Amino acid sequence: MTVTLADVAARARVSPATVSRVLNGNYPVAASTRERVLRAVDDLDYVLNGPASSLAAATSDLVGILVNDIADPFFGIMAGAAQTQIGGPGDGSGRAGGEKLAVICNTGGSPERELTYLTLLQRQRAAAVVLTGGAVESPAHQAAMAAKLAKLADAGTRIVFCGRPPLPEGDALVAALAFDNRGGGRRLTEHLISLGHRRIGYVAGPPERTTTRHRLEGHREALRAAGLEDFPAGGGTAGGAGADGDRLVVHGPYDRRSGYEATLELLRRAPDVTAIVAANDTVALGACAAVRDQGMRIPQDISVAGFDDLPFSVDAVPALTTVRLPLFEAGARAGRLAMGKENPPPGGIATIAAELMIRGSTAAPRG
Amino acid sequence: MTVTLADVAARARVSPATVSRVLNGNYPVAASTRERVLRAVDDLDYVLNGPASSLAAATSDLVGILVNDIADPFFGIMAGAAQTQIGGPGDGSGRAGGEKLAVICNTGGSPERELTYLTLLQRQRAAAVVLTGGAVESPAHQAAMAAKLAKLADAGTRIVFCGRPPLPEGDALVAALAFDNRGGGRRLTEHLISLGHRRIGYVAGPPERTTTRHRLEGHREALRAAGLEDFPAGGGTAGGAGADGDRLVVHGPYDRRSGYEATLELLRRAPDVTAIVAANDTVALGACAAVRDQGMRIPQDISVAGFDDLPFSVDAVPALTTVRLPLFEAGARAGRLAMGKENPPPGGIATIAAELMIRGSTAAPRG
DNA sequence: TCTCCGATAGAAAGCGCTTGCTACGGCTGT
DNA sequence: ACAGCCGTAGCAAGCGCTTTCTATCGGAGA
Repeated sequence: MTVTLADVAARARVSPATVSRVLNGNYPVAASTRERVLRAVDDLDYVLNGPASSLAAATSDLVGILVNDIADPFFGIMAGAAQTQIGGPGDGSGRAGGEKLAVICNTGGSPERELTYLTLLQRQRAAAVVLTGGAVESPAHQAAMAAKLAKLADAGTRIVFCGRPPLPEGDALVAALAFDNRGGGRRLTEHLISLGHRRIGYVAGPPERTTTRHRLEGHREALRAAGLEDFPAGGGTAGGAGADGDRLVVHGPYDRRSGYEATLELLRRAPDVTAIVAANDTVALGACAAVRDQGMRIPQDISVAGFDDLPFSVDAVPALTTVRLPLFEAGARAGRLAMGKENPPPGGIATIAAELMIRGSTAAPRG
Repeated sequence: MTVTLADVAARARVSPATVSRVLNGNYPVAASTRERVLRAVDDLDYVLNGPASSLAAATSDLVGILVNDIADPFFGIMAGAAQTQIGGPGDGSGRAGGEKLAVICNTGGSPERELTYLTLLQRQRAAAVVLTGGAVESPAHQAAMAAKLAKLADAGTRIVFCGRPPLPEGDALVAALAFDNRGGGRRLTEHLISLGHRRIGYVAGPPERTTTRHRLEGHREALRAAGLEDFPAGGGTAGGAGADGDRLVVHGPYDRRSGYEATLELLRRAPDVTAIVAANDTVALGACAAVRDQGMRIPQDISVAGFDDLPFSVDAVPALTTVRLPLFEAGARAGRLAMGKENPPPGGIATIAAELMIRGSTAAPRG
């Protein structure tokens, strides 16, 4: 019923081995033979059996891309960019070669699903895996991830981190592209401080994520440098769990609603804040809505800033001051690394710069 | 080196067949044996070899989700929703059963890539394929798609359309969930007309896409019903190619930039337009920017409307009047259909209603 | 007590492809 | 004219799993 290699071989009057070699193109085959085989493939409308091929060759052409939330353009942009360097044709060669299947796996931010997808990918003998976005910092999960990744790595799967810090014990088994979240966060808050803001609210992401912690650390660095720390207790770098002494920081998920509610909470706790920094642009949009619903104007009454510089941020009114992350470029580079088209950065890890984008949503506080 | 079924069997002192049966759980195995096997699996950290399994069983646990542009939340939301119904655990069962690998494939809107991905999926013997978003209307491509899908279908792959009209020759081999783009477009324009607008510009998507055509047709229906058609030549339903007689319609890609530029063009062509309808919300954002850059206010000087009701639309200033499509619900339903968890709608096709969302970006034209 | 049957477990035959090794011509070198 | 090679093609042995068919064991029914 279904056409197999043997059928093609028969029609082309060659052995199956020859057909296989024509299709994989890594063995000398006479031009005339090749042509005959190719015609047979066409005539029969033959499609290679992937599982059989992967089984025999002990590798597959699957590349997995793990994302926290595919409905969020932050991940969509990176994943799409990575896929341009991996998937199907369009990357030059028509037939053989780069025909990998890039697959995007949506973990929903759940550590368990992350692990499950990794197992599924391991099961498929994936050629590479790209992990995007921040990681969860629970030691148990980190250990499980390290173990899983080590296993994948020595099964020959290439591992690339994109916008994610390398694992603590991260041996040289991965290439990592990390965003400078800390630096970006610092510069953003410095900007606000230089504008004259002294009471700055912060709507943070979920406390257990590296991204949240790094951005928040940058914010605090800037505050500290300006002598503006307002949180009493020790805390410091450690958990980043927003010790309750820190009244100007509210944690929540990376979504609009959290931005809205956290901002209301912030305004209640400290009606004198003159600026609000959001964990990312989506959260910032929610913050803007809350500020407006309270009858205040942006930026005259209160400044608002975001992070990421997603496409819609420039269209907010007023346009959002934010920190630009080169998501597309990073994703594409991660894709290339996954394909082995590009050499890993020295030391296996590269930090990607974040650029401050000053726009209309921030201004000096009312005198 | 890598652990195989046989290793597990040896350790559990049973035959490979038994291990396989325990893992697949569709054959009676004594509880004590099962437990012994499971322990061995654990001890050895065994991971099934997917390709081998798929080869032997002639099916795989891959489900493909094709999208036009994963960086666009329109697709991200649907794909993510579908994946919740398909991927990994979290859907109840811990171990066996629904452990499918949902993979998202980004076609970039290119017909060739769409076909290539389908071939790749066919090669992997995918269990199901979900196609989202509008299709390209070229007859050649339609035919190629129909042929490919037919082949997939009789290889046992389940096919689901989501937000995509069924193929012309679409036999009962697919379940289709189609958005009521025409109806939504019609109601949106009716709303504008009822507000008093008479000169309405339209920034359409790429002419060759079904989505573009349907939305535009809805728009024209409304105009016609109100006696406002302004395009001279016949045209009508056919190509939808924006016959050049139609000066109030400009086509372009579904992105912000196109919205910006097309709006400028529209304003140049017809400075007296009082409203602009965009192909979708992203385009609408660009349109808003253009309107503002021309020194006009929304909605006082000109009304703007979008389509889709993406999450950021409510946060635009003023909030965008648009047509809400239940993307998440549709995606989830498509996922369920792909998994065979839900019965296909009668006739294989269901039309999903679009709801008009009237917000601040539209108002009566200045008297 | 003997036969028959249900419940389990094992043996073994592939699934369709890749690839190391062998085989076969025709050339080149001497 | 003969040995030795290079360039090609074929053989056959798996890759790790699923599944059909068969074997075995312990009762239940007669």
